[in-house]
Amino acid sequence: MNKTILIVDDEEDILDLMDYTLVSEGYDTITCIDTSNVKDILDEENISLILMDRNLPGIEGSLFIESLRNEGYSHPVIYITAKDLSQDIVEGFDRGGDDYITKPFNINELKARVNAMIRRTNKIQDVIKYKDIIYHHANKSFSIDGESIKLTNLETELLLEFIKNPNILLSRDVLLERVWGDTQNRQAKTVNVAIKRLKENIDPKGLKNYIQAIRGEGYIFC
Amino acid sequence: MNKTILIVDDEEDILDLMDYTLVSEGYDTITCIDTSNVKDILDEENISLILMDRNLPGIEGSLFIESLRNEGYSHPVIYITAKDLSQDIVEGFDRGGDDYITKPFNINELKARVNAMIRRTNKIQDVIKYKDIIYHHANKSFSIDGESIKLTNLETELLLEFIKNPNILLSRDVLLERVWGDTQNRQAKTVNVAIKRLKENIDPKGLKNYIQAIRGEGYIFC
DNA sequence: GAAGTATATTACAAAGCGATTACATCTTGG
DNA sequence: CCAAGATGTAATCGCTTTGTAATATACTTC
Repeated sequence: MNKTILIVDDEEDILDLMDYTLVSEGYDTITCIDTSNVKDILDEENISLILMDRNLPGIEGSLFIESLRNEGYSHPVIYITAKDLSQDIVEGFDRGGDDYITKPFNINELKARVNAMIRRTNKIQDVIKYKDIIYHHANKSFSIDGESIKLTNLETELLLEFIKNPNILLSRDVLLERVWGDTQNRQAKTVNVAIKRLKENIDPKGLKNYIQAIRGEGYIFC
Repeated sequence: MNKTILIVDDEEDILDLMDYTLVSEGYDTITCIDTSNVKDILDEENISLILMDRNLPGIEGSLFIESLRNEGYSHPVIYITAKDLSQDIVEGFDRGGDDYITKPFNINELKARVNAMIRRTNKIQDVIKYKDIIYHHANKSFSIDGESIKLTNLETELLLEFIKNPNILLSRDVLLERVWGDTQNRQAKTVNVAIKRLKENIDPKGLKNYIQAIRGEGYIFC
């Protein structure tokens, strides 16, 4: 499914230009000429990024972002604005923006910054790395120290959960929920056995100690 | 624990300026004048952000980032570079950067962009801090003076209760209630032993005197 | 400074928990 | 449809944790 970008600007030609540019980059867009409907849209649509002008009729753009942040909306925001003084820029970031593009902007830079923000915030990663363990999304396989290792489906899911959350304690319940998708029909002890089997495969000699048990709490990957 | 930023630039005055600026913002920094040690540092240190010059001796900065990305390193990257053509900027993003600041840069904009990137990419880790003792919510563990310490479950709960109530007298009954959840089937003396064991773990040499007994009343943490 | 009380320390036993093993059941690929 | 592999469950082992009791030390009051 395409990522949807919400564009807020009251200058119609610029709005059209951004709209056209991003659609041709493969995004879906929703455009607004003021902030009146923005919260409704954020509530109802799955918005991946907001492009926000600052000189808007009614509330100033960065102040609107600040109010969004205060209400708990955490969508990434890029300002697109003519306010180009360094103090304006600092102000924009302080109020909760994530990037800042000054008008007039170069169309290719806009594309690049939008793509970079989407890439980072949606974490479409074809490779995930932690220490000497690398996960290749293409073939759902892990390699350690360059050596490809063979894991079962369950073990792959389990290690993926760990590698995505290094140094974070994961309880048996959380693991059952996220890996097994089921806390009802499975016993917590099932996790013990699965982890033991995973350990055997990623570290047969028991040298590395990737996964540690925290007594009474769960497991931690580091 | 402070976030650590890795800065790579071969111009020493700019390196120093960035270093000074970010340290005074509360970050830890590691500086490099070329890319030769960068991968080792990324493997060994917990780096939250990379600031990367592009005109470096040896490999060009954005090409180096591209090689990092291909190997699975996903650290956020901000370029700080004199290459200010729009095609340069697009190229930098294409090769895996997340933001782009052109030299000469405004120091406040640097701070703002660094803060914004850290804010967005690093889930703020919950910690509770008192003097040199830090509790990390993510892995339910304590560290003292930067050293991580190993506690049992009961000891963790107990120290947590103290660290949440510094300088407040906690009676044995209160502790039994809050830590053990049980005032009926436990003797008050149980607390004595538990505290003795906790003290041994957080202050083996008995130098710090974190927890003091108040005769006939209970214990106080300060 | 002695008696009495409170806390610290030590020792030990019971309970709890994770690791391991064995086995049964379910899946998957040929 | 069978065989091999994957996965869940139950039983057992061994270590860690924790409560209790016994003993030693510290504090308080007279």
